[in-house]
Amino acid sequence: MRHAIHNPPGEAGCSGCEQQPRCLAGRFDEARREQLVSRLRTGIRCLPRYPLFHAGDRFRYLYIVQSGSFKSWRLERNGDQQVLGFHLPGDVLGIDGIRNGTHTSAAQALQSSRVCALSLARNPESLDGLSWFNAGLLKAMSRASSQDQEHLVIMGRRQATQRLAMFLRRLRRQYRRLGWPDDELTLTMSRADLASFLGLVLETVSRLFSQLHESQVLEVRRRRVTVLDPERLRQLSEAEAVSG
Amino acid sequence: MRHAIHNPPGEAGCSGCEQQPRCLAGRFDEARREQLVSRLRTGIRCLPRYPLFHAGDRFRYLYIVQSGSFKSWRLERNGDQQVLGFHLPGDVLGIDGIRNGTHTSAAQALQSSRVCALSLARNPESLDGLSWFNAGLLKAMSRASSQDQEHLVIMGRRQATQRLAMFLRRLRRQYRRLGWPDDELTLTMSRADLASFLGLVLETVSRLFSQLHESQVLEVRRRRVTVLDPERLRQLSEAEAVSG
DNA sequence: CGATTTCTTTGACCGAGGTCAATTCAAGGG
DNA sequence: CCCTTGAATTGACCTCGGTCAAAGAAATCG
Repeated sequence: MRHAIHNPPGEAGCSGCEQQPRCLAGRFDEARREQLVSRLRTGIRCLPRYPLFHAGDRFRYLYIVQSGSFKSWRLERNGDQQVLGFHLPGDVLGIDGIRNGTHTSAAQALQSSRVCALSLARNPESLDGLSWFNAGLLKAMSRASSQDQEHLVIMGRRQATQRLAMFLRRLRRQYRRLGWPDDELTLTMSRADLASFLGLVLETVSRLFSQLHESQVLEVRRRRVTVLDPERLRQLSEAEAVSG
Repeated sequence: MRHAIHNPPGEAGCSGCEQQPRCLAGRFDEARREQLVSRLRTGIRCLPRYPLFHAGDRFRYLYIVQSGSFKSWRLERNGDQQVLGFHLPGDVLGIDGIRNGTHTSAAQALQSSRVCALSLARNPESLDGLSWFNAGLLKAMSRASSQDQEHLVIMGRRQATQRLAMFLRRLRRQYRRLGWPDDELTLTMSRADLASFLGLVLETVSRLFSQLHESQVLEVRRRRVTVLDPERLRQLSEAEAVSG
């Protein structure tokens, strides 16, 4: 059945995890990491569409993406959903729940993925003595905040082409950071999700891809996107902003 | 001269500060707060336009707004600025600098204001034993993240009227939370700043205000806005989203 | 206090992108 | 293997909001 979480058969915590260099909890030596063991569940498998949490859920865990990808969104009163972000390995999910113990956004897997769950719900004060961890957490949250700000900048620029170009360049940067090939991008989100994320309608996104294909900037085969002309993509992303 | 910081004449730390119930550092008893004293400079006065930090500045302090208001923004390569947020008493500024020690956004006062500066730059690990404070900091950052998400939702909806309506309702909520009158709103930002924040051009914002005035929803006299018909404002903010 | 600057409003025009609708393509299930 | 279903593409049309321009209202300064 879909939508199920399977416990890992015999994964042994963080040892061997590829994401260690990027991970909030992995940046530290084994001894330190063991201090977290009682709070950390590693390698939880999520099938596509598996929801980590919904808006309104009680805050229980902070999730660290280990592999795969996720999307997060807010649901409006009128049933309309606004995609807030796409999340790759190393990203932390669920931050919005810390504030008052309730999630205000939702998150689900876009493909088969793994996450680690970090229990923070009860007495976060007991992180005392784990200040090394706290510092890491602060940085992770600061990073999440920066990403939101980048997103806001994209949403502020009006030209649709520019938005998509900015998004693709940002994605390339993220892929590169993860050591993945950054010329052959495999999008894990639908046109609808991407459109929502960019503040456009899906038809527009589709047309833009066709256009950029036509003009030899990209090679687009559905969700397989190859960047043919990175320089032109840069120009498009930096085009003079609408005067706003 | 403008743009100057004046040290407070004789303010004695947090005692007597109106923002205590909302403040990150103020929620705790005097004894605890004294633990922070070496890291905390309270009641720093900022004249209008005084910049707390610029993009690229080395991260030194986290700022807590005590009175007045601020705006934060990112400057793009082409000189265009995207307003990221407006900040009222109790808000924390400078979070984006924690990540790697450099600010990626800028912030400045919109009016005569006061902030408290909290030194976090060097060895944040030394916050050990201040876990009560760390927990507060986490919540403050979570709150900032929620606000960014609300902003993203506004930017995602296309209809300009809806954006402004959502913004005004959000502002009302914030004013109420601060114990200020929420029917007579005094905007502290220019039309241009508000337009950038909402992803519109200033002419559009100006026209929207005129329209809402015309239709008896608001009374607008430049930056003095009175909400005449809150119910209608709610309807406008919740109107069916563009299908996107 | 008059002069200059800055902020805001208003009008006329028009194009980017949203709307509606139909078609094509790919994948998964019985 | 075909059929169903959902995702993506493409086209025709039209509106919302951006552009350009000018004038009025406040604020600032010498």
